[in-house]
Amino acid sequence: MSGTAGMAMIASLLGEPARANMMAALMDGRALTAKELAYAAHVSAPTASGHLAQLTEAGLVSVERQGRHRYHRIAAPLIGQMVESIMAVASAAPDPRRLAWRGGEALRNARTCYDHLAGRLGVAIADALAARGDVRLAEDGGELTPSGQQSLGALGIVAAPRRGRVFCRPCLDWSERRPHLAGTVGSALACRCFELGWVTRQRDTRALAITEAGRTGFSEAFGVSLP
Amino acid sequence: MSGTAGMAMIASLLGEPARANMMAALMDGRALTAKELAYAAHVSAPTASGHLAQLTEAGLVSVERQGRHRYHRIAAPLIGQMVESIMAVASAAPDPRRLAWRGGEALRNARTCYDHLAGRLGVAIADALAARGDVRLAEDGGELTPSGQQSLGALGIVAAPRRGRVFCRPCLDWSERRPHLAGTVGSALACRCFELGWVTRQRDTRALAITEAGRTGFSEAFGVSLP
DNA sequence: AGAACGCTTCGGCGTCGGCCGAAATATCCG
DNA sequence: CGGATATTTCGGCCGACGCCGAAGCGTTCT
Repeated sequence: MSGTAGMAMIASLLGEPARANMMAALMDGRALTAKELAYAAHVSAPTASGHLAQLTEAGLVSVERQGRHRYHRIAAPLIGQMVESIMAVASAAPDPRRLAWRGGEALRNARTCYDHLAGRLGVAIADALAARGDVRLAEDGGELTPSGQQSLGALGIVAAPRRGRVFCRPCLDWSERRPHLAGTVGSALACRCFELGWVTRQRDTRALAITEAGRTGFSEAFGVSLP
Repeated sequence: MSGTAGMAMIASLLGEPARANMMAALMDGRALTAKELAYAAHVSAPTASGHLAQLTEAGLVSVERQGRHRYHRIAAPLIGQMVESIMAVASAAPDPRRLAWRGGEALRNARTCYDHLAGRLGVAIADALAARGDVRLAEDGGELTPSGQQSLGALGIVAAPRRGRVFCRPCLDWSERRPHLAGTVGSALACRCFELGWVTRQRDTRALAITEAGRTGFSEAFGVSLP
């Protein structure tokens, strides 16, 4: 088997709409049950089970048994980055159909990307942090400045470097086509926003709802105002 | 069409061994004819033509007519990065079959990756440059230091920042599992190595042969010695 | 224990898409 | 203008794979 055969195998797993839906649903970093994934992929439970077996065997998702539930999650950050890179290409592709979306507006506004904030909200926050010198984001890397540590610390965000995870990096937002904040810092920021009740998850979608508190909070903390 | 459908479409294109082979063959940044790609993919010319039409329509490859030849190349760096990220996952996947390779040894030793050097050679050079402080490579970005500019300049390498291209970044090597040098700097370095005759391309593969001059040159310039 | 629930396996159906050879176009060369 | 080469189109074959319902297995709840 040559290297390209491995590539084809991985890509073909993601090349099936049902499996692509599942991976996309897992991109927010949560662990989901087979049934939830079946629903997300619009297929029956048996079909989903078969797909999950394939994804698991290939090492793209890992499962964790808890009683009669089986929780599935993306197996490694590298996998998430791959999915993200494919989405970036897909959204940039000259396919006219991509313009017509079901529920795309909510997703474009605010959503999770693996475990950080994306969409207009994510990009706006990244812009705000960059503008005031709290982070420096290049196309290919980033860093959290001392002033940024202070600013985020004031919000109760402690981003400690972790082994095996990039600390601070840009992630190309597939809807906005501009970077938002990823890595440990992005994850900690998103996590804190959930804690503060600024954003809440919604059923069956990665779209996020910005709460009243969130509107106030994002405006005061970052000068960001979104619907 | 939701975002995931776009992902599935792109991924399914790469999920077919023939097309994956073609994309992999194009990963060295060269432009190849349909016939060459047919050979690389081990399919007949008609089959290759069909695949190329799909890849082109999806915007993954761009074609350039020159007389009776049609040169195909990867349409954008973003595409190359996507392919690279899939390869990285594929090579990390727990698939026992990946261990048995046809001609893998040569590829592992030295090859091109899009338009820069990869494999043991690429990683060793990146290590050497990093060790002497010529470049700084983080997991998520990199920079060329003044001393690096001088070192590379002495070899006749002028890496000028270019719009729309990352200047200096690490690229996860899918065989070594460690970063090699990419971006404008990596490209200029590879280009100069070809000019100096230190490495030569080989037919029908992305593997590179290190010449006698190359052995001397790499050893003197970077302290790197490879077969 | 019995029922409910989550998940997987099995069997069969249907379709999608890759593959090739032959023939049709297009382009270059002499 | 022929002949050679590169590439595409066409037609038909066939295997691979996704999909579902029904049934089987294991866990939890009452």
